[in-house]
Amino acid sequence: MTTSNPRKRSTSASPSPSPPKLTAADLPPISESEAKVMDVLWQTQPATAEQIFAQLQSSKGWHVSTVKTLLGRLVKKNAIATETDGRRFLYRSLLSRDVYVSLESRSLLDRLFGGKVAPLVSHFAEQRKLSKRDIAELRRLLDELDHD
Amino acid sequence: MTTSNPRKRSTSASPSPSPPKLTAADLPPISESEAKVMDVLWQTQPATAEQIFAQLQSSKGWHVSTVKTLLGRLVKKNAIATETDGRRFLYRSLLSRDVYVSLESRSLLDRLFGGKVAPLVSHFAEQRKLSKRDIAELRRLLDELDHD
DNA sequence: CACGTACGTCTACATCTGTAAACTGTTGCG
DNA sequence: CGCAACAGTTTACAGATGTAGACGTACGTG
Repeated sequence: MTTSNPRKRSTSASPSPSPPKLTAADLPPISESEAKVMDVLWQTQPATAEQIFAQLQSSKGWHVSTVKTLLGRLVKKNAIATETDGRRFLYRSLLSRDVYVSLESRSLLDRLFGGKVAPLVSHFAEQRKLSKRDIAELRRLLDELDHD
Repeated sequence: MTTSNPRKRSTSASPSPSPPKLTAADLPPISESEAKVMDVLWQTQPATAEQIFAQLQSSKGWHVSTVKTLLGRLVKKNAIATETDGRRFLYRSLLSRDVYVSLESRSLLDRLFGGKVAPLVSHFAEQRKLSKRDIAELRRLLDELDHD
């Protein structure tokens, strides 16, 4: 590694007093499959592996083991936490969907649109992926923003 | 594979007569590093490995071999093609940046915003990632769209 | 109290990614 | 004409990912 390197791990201890629900900005990347698990969790906050499995079983056809592995990896990545509920675990997300979405969106924006939102929207416009309702919605949004 | 499975490979021979510049919609996924190579290519269409390397060397600090490997993989993935230029190769992209951007954007949109653009923009708005210029730009865009 | 059962963990394994060294064939130069 | 330089191809290898079976352990039950 000579010059620059993305996805670096900042091992330095941040002296800031933020111990609670880590809003982590650079935690290990969540893979796509893992994200699917997070999706379930985000919908049904504390959930048992069984419940999560049920969801993914029907939507993705995954085996129980698969789900458990993913849960394990997510725990290791600090994206979710477990609280004991008798004999089983209750999984709860530490990484909020909002933060995740932000990270992913920001990443795409930076990688493909020079970090600017307008070009992104422009792109969708060119692709004719914007319906009239989309346009109306967007205009409403912009108006709202002006009121701030 | 029981139920659904994204990213499937359509090995079936398509009887359609589209041999030129494949606008391929489901070619093997391009990795992030590979995308960096594509970036260079998209800027400087036909380029030698040496030229590409030069770019990536300064921006990413990669070794020549690394770049060559990436080029090789991209060729294998049919994302780029080579045309012989004397002793060396000239690499040219088959996958256009536009198509790539579309695929990536669409993917994000579907994965995180239910396929709707408005929520995406809304998200950026909430994150206060929209500058006044962004907003103005967007409004201009919307106006343009109305004129169609 | 022995056991099956339920649930989490460990192990497995093929493929993909990031990175790069080793190898090979070709060609220009001395 | 032989060899160094060059450019593409192979091989390498660790870590991530997708997927899942094997294993270990605690617990309720007969």
